[in-house]
Amino acid sequence: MSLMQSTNLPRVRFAPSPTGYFHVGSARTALFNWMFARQQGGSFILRIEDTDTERNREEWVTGIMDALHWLGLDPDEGPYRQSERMDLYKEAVDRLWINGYLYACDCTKDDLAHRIQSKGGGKPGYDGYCRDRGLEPGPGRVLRFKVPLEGSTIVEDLIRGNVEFRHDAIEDFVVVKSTGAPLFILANAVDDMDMGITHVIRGEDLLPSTPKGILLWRALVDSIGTSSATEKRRAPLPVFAHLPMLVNERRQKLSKRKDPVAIEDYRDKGFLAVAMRNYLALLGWSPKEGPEKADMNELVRQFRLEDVNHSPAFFDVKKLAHLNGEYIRGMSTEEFVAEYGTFRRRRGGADKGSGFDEGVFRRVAPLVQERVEILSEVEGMVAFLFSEQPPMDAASFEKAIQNNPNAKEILQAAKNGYAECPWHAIDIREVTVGIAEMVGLKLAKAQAPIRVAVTGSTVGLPLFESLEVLGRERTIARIQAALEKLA
RNA sequence: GGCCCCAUCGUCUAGAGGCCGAGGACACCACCCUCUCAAGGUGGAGACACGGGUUCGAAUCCCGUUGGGGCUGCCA
Repeated sequence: MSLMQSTNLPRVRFAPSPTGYFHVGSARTALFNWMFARQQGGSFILRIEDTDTERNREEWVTGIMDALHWLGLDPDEGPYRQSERMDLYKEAVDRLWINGYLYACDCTKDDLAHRIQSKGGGKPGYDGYCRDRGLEPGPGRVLRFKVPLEGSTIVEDLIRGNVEFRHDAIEDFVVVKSTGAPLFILANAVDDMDMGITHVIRGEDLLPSTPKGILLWRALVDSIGTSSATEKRRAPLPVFAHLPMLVNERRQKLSKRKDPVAIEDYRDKGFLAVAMRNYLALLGWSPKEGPEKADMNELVRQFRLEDVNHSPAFFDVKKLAHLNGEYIRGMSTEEFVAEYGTFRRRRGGADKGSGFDEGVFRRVAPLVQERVEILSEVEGMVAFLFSEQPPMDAASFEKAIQNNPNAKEILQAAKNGYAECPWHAIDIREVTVGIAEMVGLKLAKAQAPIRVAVTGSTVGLPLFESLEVLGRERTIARIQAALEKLA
């Protein structure tokens, strides 16, 4: 066994159950599997756990593939679909049955509830009623695993150490539904063995089911018997590593209903894949050397499963956003323009006749880059460039123009001054500085009415560069419009 | 209820007995820079849950308490 492990490269699998969106927790699990595989030179395998027919939808699988691709975590193998491997599970079940590891059970939920109640409460879980009834398998009957009455199973976890589970606390769990369909716990073990999985890296929520998986694994190995598949006979148990959960501000497992968990939503809000990946790597782990913002090669180099934390981590969008901003600022203008372009197209905003012009955008892009954290903030910042009149913020207009005693004089002077000066930011600035002196205000104060008249808001990109890009005509027209509105 | 996991600043973490009068990052506050807003720079506030041990010495090891979380489906 040690020989097998030392000569074979690690094989890890990411085994999501399709749900229609890609959960950030799943993304983190996929990432840690991927990082481990990359670092060890092993294989990262994608397996779709869709034994439950409710979860068997092709577009959901596509969604998983797309999300993984976006994150740069393309699998080396797969996707394998459990729904296409039913024969394998049937065969395994037959072997387990023949070797006496299973028994049929026709108890209903009500039966069990009544028995437990008449016994005066007690522990939940199946009570083993059918264990020795000798029922044959058939419609309406599930197949349960005979958990040993005594002893215990120890889960050797790379992150948590040894965790012991007493057998008397493990119920005889169902392995095959009454419809004949296998349950995930069974398919999981069969597949891990069949695929030669060496390391099972997954969420901590799966830890309690792990002893069941181990029991099943051993029974499976034993059931192969003397007939064939000698290479599988000694199939070594994979190494387990249970990752800490991702939680919300209330310290609870991230839930679909209450928390923003869909990776696709983050993507559509303008979070970059590199930032998301980097941030996810920091949840439950961190590089010992160097900054937290690091490229994947560096993170992979330093990654150690043994160093993963034990405690749950809060998914902090603020920190994600900050990291995202750092990545945005770190891009070249060309990269940023391209990135924003694909973002707009994905959003379907490219066609709206919004007047968006990439050439114009490119000119202000460096200024924008420094001021946004996520791509969705860009639009509001540059909107004034792509419409006839700026989207006017009422509060800004009131404050900087309506209720500003100097506004009329400043706007008037600007209208005149801008009509004649050379149209470059520095020249426009110079004229504006002159206006400030004239009215006896600091430039900061004096520029406000102009900014609002032209861009529609008191806050925004540097004004003079904005005016240069906007153009003389439109600038003056807007100032004129503001003057008229003021009158 | 039962079983299991976890416990360092508000948050993510560094820390594997003395290097810790606990370091970094996000957020927060102040100042500097500045045409607004940012970015950037400087500084600040801010944590070893509690109680027992072990030890010359504990954030680091052990036990307990408390607190939080997960699982407890013919879902995964």
